[in-house]
Amino acid sequence: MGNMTIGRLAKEAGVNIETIRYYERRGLIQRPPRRESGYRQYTRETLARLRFIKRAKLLGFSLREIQEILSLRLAPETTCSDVRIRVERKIADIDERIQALQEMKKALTTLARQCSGDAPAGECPIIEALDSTEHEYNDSR
Amino acid sequence: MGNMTIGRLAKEAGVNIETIRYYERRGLIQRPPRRESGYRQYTRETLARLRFIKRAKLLGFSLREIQEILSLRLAPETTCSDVRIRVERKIADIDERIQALQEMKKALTTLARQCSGDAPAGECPIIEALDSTEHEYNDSR
DNA sequence: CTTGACTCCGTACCAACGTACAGGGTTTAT
DNA sequence: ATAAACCCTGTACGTTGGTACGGAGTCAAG
Repeated sequence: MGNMTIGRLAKEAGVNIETIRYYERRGLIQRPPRRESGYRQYTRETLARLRFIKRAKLLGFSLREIQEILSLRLAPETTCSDVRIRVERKIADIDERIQALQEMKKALTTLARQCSGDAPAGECPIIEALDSTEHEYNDSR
Repeated sequence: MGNMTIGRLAKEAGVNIETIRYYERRGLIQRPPRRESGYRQYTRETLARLRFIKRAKLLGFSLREIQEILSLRLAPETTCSDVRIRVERKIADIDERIQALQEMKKALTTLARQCSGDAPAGECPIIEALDSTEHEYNDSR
């Protein structure tokens, strides 16, 4: 169980084989030792790392950010707060995106309310609103 | 003012020249008539369309979706509700994204709270939370 | 020993939305 | 008339996160 081929590892981690090789190329996982034949030999350490990556991705981190976080723990100088800073930055990031989406939603909702649904598309108030030169709805940014 | 070169149009619309040609390739704007020299000749109609596209993009529509909406008004059969359906679909879409982001945020906030900031990164509870879930995958094969 | 499943490498391709050349020709201002 | 500024086409590049393919070698089971 300590020794896995790439196919086994992929299955365990629930990712594609190609993804593993891609992560290797990107430096997210180390190059594993090889057999005589050239086959990659993995241990569960790599499995743990793949799961780490998967979770971090679910939390909204990009591969680059994950790479940064992973390298943080190799540097003995870094403290937990170095990590926390990144997490907080990401939270702020997410907040901004939520904000932008909420503004979009508001504008769209306003548009949708103006539309009875009966008019031919040529006179659709939605289309007319998008057409008009004035910025009557919130499109800051 | 009815006649514009591509450069002028780009300036008026606040987009890149290349973007206009790209939209032409994608079919978002029609191929304009040309001068003898081959130069594209635009009218304000195209300017209005570029502004339409810009606004729709700000509201979260993809170019493909914008293309769909634009072609809707050419079909005389379509009514306003065909347009509204798209707007409502987009609202639902945005809602989902907001939802996902809020879940991310919640998880990250929980993580950040667990972190004093003093520990070395090697013992960071954030990293540990992402990392060690060895218990989750007891070998079942 | 043969067959099928697995792995190797390198490269190309996907979506989405453009941007940036290169190597020409044209228009405009001085 | 000449130079600056503009436009043309076609193609390649950039991002992010992978996926797919081709042609070859390797491993395990029957």
